Amino acid sequence: MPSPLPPSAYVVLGLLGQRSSLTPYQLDKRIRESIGHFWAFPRSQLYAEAGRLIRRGLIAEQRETEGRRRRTLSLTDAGRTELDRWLDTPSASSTEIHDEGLLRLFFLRTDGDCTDAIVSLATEQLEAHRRQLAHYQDLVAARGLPPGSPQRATLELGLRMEQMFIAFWTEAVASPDDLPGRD
Amino acid sequence: MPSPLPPSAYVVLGLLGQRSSLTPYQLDKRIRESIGHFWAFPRSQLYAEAGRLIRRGLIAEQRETEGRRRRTLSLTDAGRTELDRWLDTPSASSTEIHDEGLLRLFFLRTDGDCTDAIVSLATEQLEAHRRQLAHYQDLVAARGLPPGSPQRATLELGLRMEQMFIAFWTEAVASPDDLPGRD
DNA sequence: ATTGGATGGTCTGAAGCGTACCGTCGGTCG
DNA sequence: CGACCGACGGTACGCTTCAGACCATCCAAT
Repeated sequence: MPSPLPPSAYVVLGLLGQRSSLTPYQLDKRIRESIGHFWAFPRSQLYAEAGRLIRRGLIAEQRETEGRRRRTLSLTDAGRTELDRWLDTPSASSTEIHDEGLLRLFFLRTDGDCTDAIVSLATEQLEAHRRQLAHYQDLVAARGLPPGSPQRATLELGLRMEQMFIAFWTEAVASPDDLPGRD
Repeated sequence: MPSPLPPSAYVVLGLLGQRSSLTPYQLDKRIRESIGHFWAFPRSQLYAEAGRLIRRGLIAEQRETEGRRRRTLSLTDAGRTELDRWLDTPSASSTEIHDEGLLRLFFLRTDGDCTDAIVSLATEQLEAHRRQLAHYQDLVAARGLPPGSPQRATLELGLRMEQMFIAFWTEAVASPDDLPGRD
């Protein structure tokens, strides 16, 4: 392991670990339908990451020469080793939560009456998070994700996250002069 | 508003909106002690962002010519306008949650017994989140953040976030064969 | 036969981010 | 007093991240 790999590298390795061989396009699709909900990995990045991993010898590429010139990726032994190593190495970095609504709340002027502003922010955020919650619920219902699978659990965390945001903003709407956090 | 500004731009504008004039260094300090807990804005980025905002005419810089050559930043009228506009524009982007532990969970092989792996991941994550929770609690206690202020509310969301993660990983430790999400 | 959508890939420019590095200032301790 | 140390204040560089536009292929339905 030359230098610690960025998260997107492990996304590629991880997905290849699940099904032996995939094209970057398929990686993209799978990601958009799963972890992509909380952590965006743009398509172009996957192609770039694949290139880097090939150079490091962690994945192998088999490429069509004609037609669509598909790149089919698969783990090498070194890649499998690195993936396994990562999977049971305690993570160094802490959780990042990027939420623009939260940022706006933080910067709302506290002096005088920003009450209206807080109520309208909270109302808007509430609606957005309710929509997202409904979307996750649809996903759970639509796909036959086996209960207890990591994939299902990940989605479950998304559900909880949304429920938490909803609770937070609900309290903010209810008592804008006394925002969540009395104690 | 030429093109939509990135979040870091609003962080700079927002902080300057709170106290009329600050150096990038002071921005950095304030951020590290508040929103920096969930959303890292590295120091170098603040200097870069300040440069961009000056070029756009949203902030003004007054610079010492000798000694430490401090850059003192303040909002221009255009900057104040842009900040106010942003503060009551519904946010377009959705919440991003970057958590390496979650990523690892997602990629744990579901076949056979990954039970041990899940338990050790969950245990490790539990400890990390408990530590972070304790840290937030210290902050609330230490600082005299007025209850009901947006700053306090933001920290409160951090507390809830950690509590939610703790609940999630606790369940994972308790029943690794049946991860959170039975229903 | 055309057209349009799903598939598959590339490129570019800007922003994000870590980290190492360099200078200045104010104290304090020998 | 003066050397030093830690807080201040800023810069530079290199990589990663990311959005978006762009291009080409295949297939199926009209």
